[in-house]
Amino acid sequence: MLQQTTVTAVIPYFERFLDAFPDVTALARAPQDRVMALWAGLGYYARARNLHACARVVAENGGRFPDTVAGLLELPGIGAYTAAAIAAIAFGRPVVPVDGNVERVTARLFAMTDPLPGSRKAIARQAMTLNADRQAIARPSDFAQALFDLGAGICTPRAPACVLCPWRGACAGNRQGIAASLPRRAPRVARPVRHGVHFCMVDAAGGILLVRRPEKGLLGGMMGLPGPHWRDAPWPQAEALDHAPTAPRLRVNWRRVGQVKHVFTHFTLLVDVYAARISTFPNSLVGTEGVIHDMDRDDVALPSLMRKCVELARDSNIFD
DNA sequence: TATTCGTGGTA
DNA sequence: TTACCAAGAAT
Repeated sequence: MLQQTTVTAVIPYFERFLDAFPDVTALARAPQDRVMALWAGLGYYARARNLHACARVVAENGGRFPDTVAGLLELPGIGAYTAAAIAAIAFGRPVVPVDGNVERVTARLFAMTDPLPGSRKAIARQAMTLNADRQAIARPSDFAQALFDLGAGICTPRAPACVLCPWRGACAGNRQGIAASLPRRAPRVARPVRHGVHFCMVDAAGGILLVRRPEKGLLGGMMGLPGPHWRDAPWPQAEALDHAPTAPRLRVNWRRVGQVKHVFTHFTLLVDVYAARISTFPNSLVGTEGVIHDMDRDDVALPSLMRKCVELARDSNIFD
Protein backbone atom coordinates (compact mmCIF):
# COMPACT_ATOMS: atom_id res chain seq x y z
CA MET A 1 0.00 0.00 0.00
CA LEU A 2 2.81 2.37 0.78
CA GLN A 3 4.34 2.10 -2.69
CA GLN A 4 4.20 5.71 -3.97
CA THR A 5 1.51 6.55 -1.43
CA THR A 6 1.67 8.59 1.77
CA VAL A 7 1.28 7.02 5.20
CA THR A 8 -1.63 9.36 5.92
CA ALA A 9 -3.54 8.14 2.88
CA VAL A 10 -2.79 4.49 3.61
CA ILE A 11 -3.72 4.19 7.29
CA PRO A 12 -7.54 3.94 6.98
CA TYR A 13 -7.21 1.49 4.07
CA PHE A 14 -4.69 -0.57 6.04
CA GLU A 15 -7.04 -0.77 9.02
CA ARG A 16 -10.02 -1.86 6.92
CA PHE A 17 -7.88 -4.34 5.02
CA LEU A 18 -6.68 -6.07 8.17
CA ASP A 19 -10.21 -6.17 9.54
CA ALA A 20 -11.40 -7.91 6.36
CA PHE A 21 -8.31 -10.10 5.88
CA PRO A 22 -6.68 -10.84 9.23
CA ASP A 23 -3.95 -13.00 7.70
CA VAL A 24 -2.43 -13.94 4.37
CA THR A 25 -4.60 -17.03 3.92
CA ALA A 26 -7.77 -14.97 4.42
CA LEU A 27 -6.61 -12.60 1.72
CA ALA A 28 -5.69 -15.52 -0.54
CA ARG A 29 -9.17 -17.03 -0.46
CA ALA A 30 -11.03 -13.69 -0.84
CA PRO A 31 -12.73 -12.96 -4.17
CA GLN A 32 -10.79 -10.46 -6.26
CA ASP A 33 -13.71 -8.03 -6.39
CA ARG A 34 -13.76 -7.82 -2.60
CA VAL A 35 -10.07 -6.93 -2.62
CA MET A 36 -10.56 -4.29 -5.32
CA ALA A 37 -13.54 -2.81 -3.46
CA LEU A 38 -11.49 -2.33 -0.29
CA TRP A 39 -8.71 -0.75 -2.37
CA ALA A 40 -11.03 1.62 -4.25
CA GLY A 41 -9.81 5.22 -3.92
CA LEU A 42 -6.21 4.34 -3.06
CA GLY A 43 -4.99 4.26 -6.68
CA TYR A 44 -2.43 2.17 -8.56
CA TYR A 45 -4.83 -0.74 -8.70
CA ALA A 46 -2.24 -3.16 -10.09
CA ARG A 47 -0.91 -3.16 -6.52
CA ALA A 48 -4.18 -4.68 -5.30
CA ARG A 49 -4.17 -7.34 -8.00
CA ASN A 50 -0.50 -8.09 -7.29
CA LEU A 51 -1.02 -8.23 -3.53
CA HIS A 52 -3.88 -10.67 -4.00
CA ALA A 53 -1.80 -12.83 -6.35
CA CYS A 54 1.09 -12.63 -3.89
CA ALA A 55 -1.11 -13.84 -1.03
CA ARG A 56 -2.19 -16.81 -3.11
CA VAL A 57 1.39 -17.80 -3.85
CA VAL A 58 2.35 -17.49 -0.19
CA ALA A 59 -0.72 -19.47 0.89
CA GLU A 60 0.20 -22.22 -1.57
CA ASN A 61 3.58 -22.40 0.15
CA GLY A 62 2.14 -22.99 3.59
CA GLY A 63 1.46 -19.37 4.45
CA ARG A 64 5.12 -18.57 5.02
CA PHE A 65 6.92 -15.73 3.26
CA PRO A 66 10.39 -16.25 1.81
CA ASP A 67 12.96 -14.78 4.22
CA THR A 68 15.56 -13.73 1.67
CA VAL A 69 15.70 -10.83 -0.80
CA ALA A 70 15.99 -13.25 -3.72
CA GLY A 71 13.01 -15.28 -2.56
CA LEU A 72 10.85 -12.21 -1.95
CA LEU A 73 11.69 -10.82 -5.40
CA GLU A 74 9.95 -13.83 -6.92
CA LEU A 75 6.59 -12.72 -5.54
CA PRO A 76 4.14 -10.58 -7.56
CA GLY A 77 4.23 -6.88 -6.71
CA ILE A 78 7.47 -7.15 -4.75
CA GLY A 79 10.38 -5.33 -6.38
CA ALA A 80 13.82 -4.29 -5.19
CA TYR A 81 12.59 -1.82 -2.59
CA THR A 82 9.85 -3.92 -1.03
CA ALA A 83 11.98 -7.07 -1.00
CA ALA A 84 14.72 -5.23 0.89
CA ALA A 85 12.22 -3.60 3.25
CA ILE A 86 10.63 -6.93 4.20
CA ALA A 87 13.99 -8.67 4.44
CA ALA A 88 15.38 -5.99 6.77
CA ILE A 89 12.29 -5.21 8.84
CA ALA A 90 10.63 -8.62 9.09
CA PHE A 91 13.62 -10.93 8.89
CA GLY A 92 16.55 -8.86 10.13
CA ARG A 93 18.61 -9.20 6.96
CA PRO A 94 21.37 -6.58 6.73
CA VAL A 95 20.13 -4.82 3.59
CA VAL A 96 19.11 -1.20 2.90
CA PRO A 97 15.71 -0.62 1.27
CA VAL A 98 16.09 2.30 -1.14
CA ASP A 99 12.89 4.29 -1.42
CA GLY A 100 12.43 7.96 -2.30
CA ASN A 101 13.54 9.02 1.18
CA VAL A 102 16.74 7.00 1.14
CA GLU A 103 17.42 8.13 -2.42
CA ARG A 104 17.20 11.76 -1.34
CA VAL A 105 19.32 11.27 1.80
CA THR A 106 21.98 9.45 -0.21
CA ALA A 107 22.12 11.97 -3.03
CA ARG A 108 22.61 14.77 -0.50
CA LEU A 109 25.04 12.92 1.77
CA PHE A 110 27.37 12.21 -1.16
CA ALA A 111 26.49 15.37 -3.16
CA MET A 112 25.42 13.32 -6.18
CA THR A 113 24.39 15.85 -8.80
CA ASP A 114 23.46 13.65 -11.75
CA PRO A 115 19.70 13.96 -12.35
CA LEU A 116 17.06 11.32 -11.67
CA PRO A 117 15.89 9.00 -12.99
CA GLY A 118 19.17 8.28 -14.81
CA SER A 119 21.18 8.41 -11.58
CA ARG A 120 18.90 5.95 -9.78
CA LYS A 121 21.18 2.94 -10.01
CA ALA A 122 24.26 4.87 -8.90
CA ILE A 123 22.38 6.32 -5.94
CA ALA A 124 21.10 2.88 -4.97
CA ARG A 125 24.64 1.49 -5.10
CA GLN A 126 25.80 4.21 -2.74
CA ALA A 127 22.83 3.65 -0.44
CA MET A 128 23.74 -0.03 -0.06
CA THR A 129 26.93 1.08 1.69
CA LEU A 130 25.13 3.19 4.28
CA ASN A 131 24.94 0.31 6.74
CA ALA A 132 28.65 -0.51 6.56
CA ASP A 133 28.77 0.07 10.27
CA ARG A 134 28.71 -2.42 13.13
CA GLN A 135 25.69 -0.90 14.85
CA ALA A 136 23.72 -0.54 11.61
CA ILE A 137 24.38 -4.15 10.62
CA ALA A 138 23.34 -5.31 14.07
CA ARG A 139 19.89 -3.70 13.75
CA PRO A 140 18.76 -3.75 10.10
CA SER A 141 15.12 -3.04 10.91
CA ASP A 142 15.83 -0.02 13.10
CA PHE A 143 18.39 1.26 10.61
CA ALA A 144 15.89 1.10 7.74
CA GLN A 145 13.18 2.79 9.79
CA ALA A 146 15.64 5.44 10.94
CA LEU A 147 16.59 6.20 7.33
CA PHE A 148 12.93 6.58 6.38
CA ASP A 149 12.32 8.88 9.32
CA LEU A 150 15.43 10.94 8.61
CA GLY A 151 14.17 11.50 5.07
CA ALA A 152 10.57 12.14 6.09
CA GLY A 153 11.26 14.42 9.05
CA ILE A 154 14.67 16.07 8.65
CA CYS A 155 16.07 15.54 5.15
CA THR A 156 12.80 16.64 3.54
CA PRO A 157 12.35 17.41 -0.17
CA ARG A 158 11.94 21.14 0.46
CA ALA A 159 13.62 23.19 3.19
CA PRO A 160 15.50 20.33 4.90
CA ALA A 161 16.24 20.89 8.59
CA CYS A 162 19.99 20.47 8.22
CA VAL A 163 20.69 22.13 11.57
CA LEU A 164 18.90 19.24 13.26
CA CYS A 165 20.48 16.50 11.16
CA PRO A 166 22.66 13.96 12.96
CA TRP A 167 24.58 13.44 9.70
CA ARG A 168 25.18 17.15 9.07
CA GLY A 169 28.94 16.92 9.64
CA ALA A 170 29.28 14.08 7.13
CA CYS A 171 26.99 15.58 4.48
CA ALA A 172 28.83 16.70 1.35
CA GLY A 173 25.66 18.31 0.02
CA ASN A 174 25.37 20.46 3.12
CA ARG A 175 29.06 21.35 3.04
CA GLN A 176 28.71 22.49 -0.57
CA GLY A 177 25.49 24.35 0.15
CA ILE A 178 23.51 22.35 -2.44
CA ALA A 179 21.69 19.85 -0.21
CA ALA A 180 18.25 21.40 -0.65
CA SER A 181 18.57 21.25 -4.45
CA LEU A 182 19.24 17.49 -4.45
CA PRO A 183 18.38 15.10 -5.87
CA ARG A 184 18.17 16.86 -9.22
CA ARG A 185 15.59 15.69 -11.72
CA ALA A 186 15.44 15.69 -15.46
CA PRO A 187 12.74 18.12 -16.66
CA ARG A 188 9.35 16.45 -16.93
CA VAL A 189 7.21 16.52 -19.99
CA ALA A 190 3.98 18.48 -19.83
CA ARG A 191 0.83 16.51 -19.03
CA PRO A 192 -1.45 16.26 -22.07
CA VAL A 193 -5.21 16.66 -21.80
CA ARG A 194 -7.49 13.82 -22.85
CA HIS A 195 -11.26 13.65 -23.14
CA GLY A 196 -13.85 11.13 -22.04
CA VAL A 197 -17.59 10.67 -21.72
CA HIS A 198 -19.40 8.70 -19.04
CA PHE A 199 -23.09 8.01 -18.58
CA CYS A 200 -24.88 7.92 -15.24
CA MET A 201 -28.13 6.00 -15.68
CA VAL A 202 -30.34 6.02 -12.59
CA ASP A 203 -33.46 3.97 -11.99
CA ALA A 204 -36.43 4.81 -9.79
CA ALA A 205 -34.85 3.00 -6.85
CA GLY A 206 -31.69 5.10 -7.09
CA GLY A 207 -29.61 2.35 -8.67
CA ILE A 208 -26.71 3.33 -10.92
CA LEU A 209 -25.62 1.29 -13.93
CA LEU A 210 -21.93 0.28 -13.73
CA VAL A 211 -19.65 -1.76 -15.95
CA ARG A 212 -16.49 -3.64 -15.05
CA ARG A 213 -13.35 -2.30 -16.67
CA PRO A 214 -10.82 -4.60 -18.37
CA GLU A 215 -8.28 -6.33 -16.12
CA LYS A 216 -5.31 -4.54 -17.64
CA GLY A 217 -4.75 -0.87 -18.21
CA LEU A 218 -5.96 2.19 -16.38
CA LEU A 219 -8.31 1.46 -13.45
CA GLY A 220 -8.01 -2.20 -14.45
CA GLY A 221 -10.45 -4.54 -12.75
CA MET A 222 -12.43 -1.67 -11.23
CA MET A 223 -16.03 -0.68 -11.83
CA GLY A 224 -17.01 2.46 -13.71
CA LEU A 225 -19.75 4.32 -15.47
CA PRO A 226 -20.22 3.17 -19.08
CA GLY A 227 -18.79 5.31 -21.85
CA PRO A 228 -16.53 5.30 -24.93
CA HIS A 229 -12.72 5.22 -24.80
CA TRP A 230 -10.77 8.28 -23.70
CA ARG A 231 -9.09 10.16 -26.54
CA ASP A 232 -7.16 13.32 -27.38
CA ALA A 233 -10.07 15.11 -29.06
CA PRO A 234 -13.19 16.29 -27.22
CA TRP A 235 -16.46 14.39 -27.74
CA PRO A 236 -19.20 16.47 -29.42
CA GLN A 237 -22.57 15.75 -27.84
CA ALA A 238 -24.01 14.01 -30.88
CA GLU A 239 -21.03 11.68 -31.16
CA ALA A 240 -20.95 11.06 -27.41
CA LEU A 241 -24.60 9.99 -27.34
CA ASP A 242 -23.89 7.32 -29.96
CA HIS A 243 -22.06 5.48 -27.17
CA ALA A 244 -24.76 5.76 -24.51
CA PRO A 245 -25.95 2.52 -22.92
CA THR A 246 -29.24 1.45 -24.45
CA ALA A 247 -31.62 -1.46 -24.84
CA PRO A 248 -34.45 -2.40 -27.18
CA ARG A 249 -37.59 -0.30 -26.64
CA LEU A 250 -35.81 1.80 -24.01
CA ARG A 251 -36.28 5.54 -24.42
CA VAL A 252 -33.66 7.56 -22.57
CA ASN A 253 -33.47 11.33 -22.27
CA TRP A 254 -29.82 12.14 -21.64
CA ARG A 255 -28.79 15.45 -20.18
CA ARG A 256 -25.23 16.77 -19.92
CA VAL A 257 -24.77 17.61 -16.24
CA GLY A 258 -21.23 18.96 -16.35
CA GLN A 259 -17.56 18.09 -16.63
CA VAL A 260 -15.19 16.31 -14.26
CA LYS A 261 -11.48 17.09 -14.26
CA HIS A 262 -9.24 14.32 -13.03
CA VAL A 263 -5.44 14.36 -12.94
CA PHE A 264 -3.66 11.07 -13.59
CA THR A 265 0.10 10.61 -13.43
CA HIS A 266 0.71 11.13 -17.13
CA PHE A 267 -2.35 12.99 -18.40
CA THR A 268 -5.26 15.13 -17.34
CA LEU A 269 -8.71 13.77 -18.13
CA LEU A 270 -11.78 15.89 -18.80
CA VAL A 271 -14.98 13.85 -18.61
CA ASP A 272 -18.31 15.06 -19.92
CA VAL A 273 -20.92 13.50 -17.65
CA TYR A 274 -24.37 12.71 -19.00
CA ALA A 275 -27.20 11.61 -16.75
CA ALA A 276 -30.66 10.16 -17.27
CA ARG A 277 -33.46 8.62 -15.24
CA ILE A 278 -35.34 5.51 -16.24
CA SER A 279 -37.95 3.48 -14.41
CA THR A 280 -36.22 0.12 -14.24
CA PHE A 281 -33.10 -1.37 -15.82
CA PRO A 282 -33.82 -3.80 -18.69
CA ASN A 283 -32.41 -7.26 -18.12
CA SER A 284 -30.17 -6.86 -21.16
CA LEU A 285 -28.30 -4.09 -19.35
CA VAL A 286 -28.22 -5.55 -15.87
CA GLY A 287 -27.40 -9.07 -16.99
CA THR A 288 -23.81 -8.45 -18.01
CA GLU A 289 -23.20 -5.33 -15.96
CA GLY A 290 -23.67 -4.12 -12.43
CA VAL A 291 -25.95 -1.80 -10.52
CA ILE A 292 -25.24 -0.12 -7.22
CA HIS A 293 -27.89 1.45 -5.03
CA ASP A 294 -25.66 3.26 -2.56
CA MET A 295 -22.40 4.86 -3.52
CA ASP A 296 -21.14 4.78 0.06
CA ARG A 297 -21.19 1.00 0.18
CA ASP A 298 -17.67 -0.25 0.77
CA ASP A 299 -18.19 -3.35 -1.33
CA VAL A 300 -18.20 -1.51 -4.66
CA ALA A 301 -14.86 -1.17 -6.46
CA LEU A 302 -15.47 2.40 -7.61
CA PRO A 303 -12.32 4.47 -8.22
CA SER A 304 -12.20 8.16 -7.34
CA LEU A 305 -12.70 9.37 -10.89
CA MET A 306 -15.96 7.47 -11.21
CA ARG A 307 -17.06 8.55 -7.75
CA LYS A 308 -16.58 12.16 -8.83
CA CYS A 309 -18.70 11.59 -11.95
CA VAL A 310 -21.53 10.11 -9.87
CA GLU A 311 -21.29 13.00 -7.38
CA LEU A 312 -21.67 15.47 -10.22
CA ALA A 313 -24.76 13.66 -11.47
CA ARG A 314 -26.13 13.60 -7.94
CA ASP A 315 -25.59 17.37 -7.61
CA SER A 316 -27.63 17.83 -10.77
CA ASN A 317 -30.63 16.47 -8.85
CA ILE A 318 -30.90 13.50 -11.19
CA PHE A 319 -31.55 11.36 -8.11
CA ASP A 320 -34.45 13.50 -6.86
C1' DT B 1 15.87 2.48 -20.52
C1' DA B 2 11.36 4.64 -20.82
C1' DT B 3 6.33 4.25 -20.02
C1' DT B 4 2.48 3.19 -17.67
C1' DC B 5 0.11 2.99 -13.76
C1' DG B 6 -4.01 7.06 -9.01
C1' DT B 7 -4.80 9.99 -5.70
C1' DG B 8 -4.61 13.61 -2.34
C1' DG B 9 -1.86 17.00 0.19
C1' DT B 10 1.04 21.00 0.05
C1' DA B 11 3.82 25.21 -1.24
C1' DT C 1 -3.60 27.70 -10.20
C1' DT C 2 0.01 24.83 -11.17
C1' DA C 3 3.64 21.81 -9.93
C1' DC C 4 5.59 18.66 -7.12
C1' DC C 5 5.72 14.66 -4.42
C1' DA C 6 4.72 10.09 -1.79
C1' DA C 7 7.81 3.29 2.02
C1' DG C 8 7.74 1.67 -6.70
C1' DA C 9 6.60 -2.36 -9.87
C1' DA C 10 5.69 -4.25 -14.29
C1' DT C 11 6.39 -4.20 -18.98
